[in-house]
Amino acid sequence: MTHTYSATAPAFFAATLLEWYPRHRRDLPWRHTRDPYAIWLSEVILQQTRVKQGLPYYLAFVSAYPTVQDLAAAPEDEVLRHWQGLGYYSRARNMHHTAQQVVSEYGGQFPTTYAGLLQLRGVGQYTAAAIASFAFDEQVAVLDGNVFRVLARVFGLTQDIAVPASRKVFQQLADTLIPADQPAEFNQAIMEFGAIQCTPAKPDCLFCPLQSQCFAFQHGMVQELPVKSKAKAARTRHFHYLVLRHNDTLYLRKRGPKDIWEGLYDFHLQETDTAELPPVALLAAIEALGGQLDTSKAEEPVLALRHVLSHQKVEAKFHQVWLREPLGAQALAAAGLGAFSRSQTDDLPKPILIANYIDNSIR
DNA sequence: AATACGGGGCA
DNA sequence: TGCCCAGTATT
Repeated sequence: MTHTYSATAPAFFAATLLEWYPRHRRDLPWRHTRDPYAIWLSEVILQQTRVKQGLPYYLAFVSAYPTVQDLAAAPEDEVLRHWQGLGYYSRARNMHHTAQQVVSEYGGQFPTTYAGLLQLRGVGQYTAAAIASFAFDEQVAVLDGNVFRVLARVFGLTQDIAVPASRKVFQQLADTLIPADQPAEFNQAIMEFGAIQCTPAKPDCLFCPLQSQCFAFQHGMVQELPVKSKAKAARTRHFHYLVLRHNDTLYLRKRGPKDIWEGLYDFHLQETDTAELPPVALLAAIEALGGQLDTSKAEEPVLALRHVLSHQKVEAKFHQVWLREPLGAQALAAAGLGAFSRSQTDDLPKPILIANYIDNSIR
């Protein structure tokens, strides 16, 4: 036997959260609607994203695309441009795909059940449970980072939350806790409680209504729970961007699948294993594109920028080069490059690294 | 069962 | 720096 304690009664747990929630809830726009479209939008945006960061994006999307038909009809580049800076761009591409599917195959109506919602691309267990409960009052418990933390602490669950198999234990517990008469309120309450009371670093245990019932607090394990194993270290990649210019023209390409930033635009890229690029490589690349250096222009300094992602560190060097003549259509097609005026690049969806570079170094 | 996939905020 | 965030899809 590891420990002896009387588990917090489900009814007490739910009642406490439901009493706490209306007194502490933040006023957020998606809490004023039962429109599954708006709720879906907010939930996809908020995946792995703090409310503070996601809120302006939610407002922008609702404004640009008031209905699922509007979103479905939008070009992908435009959707990605609205998403720029939010990260995990597959969310935006999946969202766009799902909007088109809802319009073409579901008659513009979202599925109304957890199981039905789960069929949609980009909608996993968390999001399906959120929409099913918030929009349709289905009794299905959400499990997000907040819920994992609250349950681990209050009930003393020591399973590693980074391991997928642990989910089962948390889900079973959550399913016993969620009340049949107020599933939406309960789901909102437990997440909000995790977000502002039972926070990761410095939870407000002193004024916590569950304090007397909380396993972690009673056993001095608040800092130890939840148990979460560490992620693998990020690998480093070396990017050499060739920033080709001619008059007001810039050449960019749309990034493909199986790598970071799919669907976003960046420059002609050479990737190397080490930080250094053989000096001739640059000239060779320009020549391969049929380009000629404009020797009357001063050489631009190489700018180095570092960009950190969750699984990669990108060390990027930007080599800016002026051309004597514009690049030919054939060479552009072969290299997957497109010609854009400086102002046109504003409308292209770009990784933050590239957007920052253009803002600061291209005038 | 692991791993990839962004970017920002905070101590 | 390291950790976390209203996770999901792919391998």
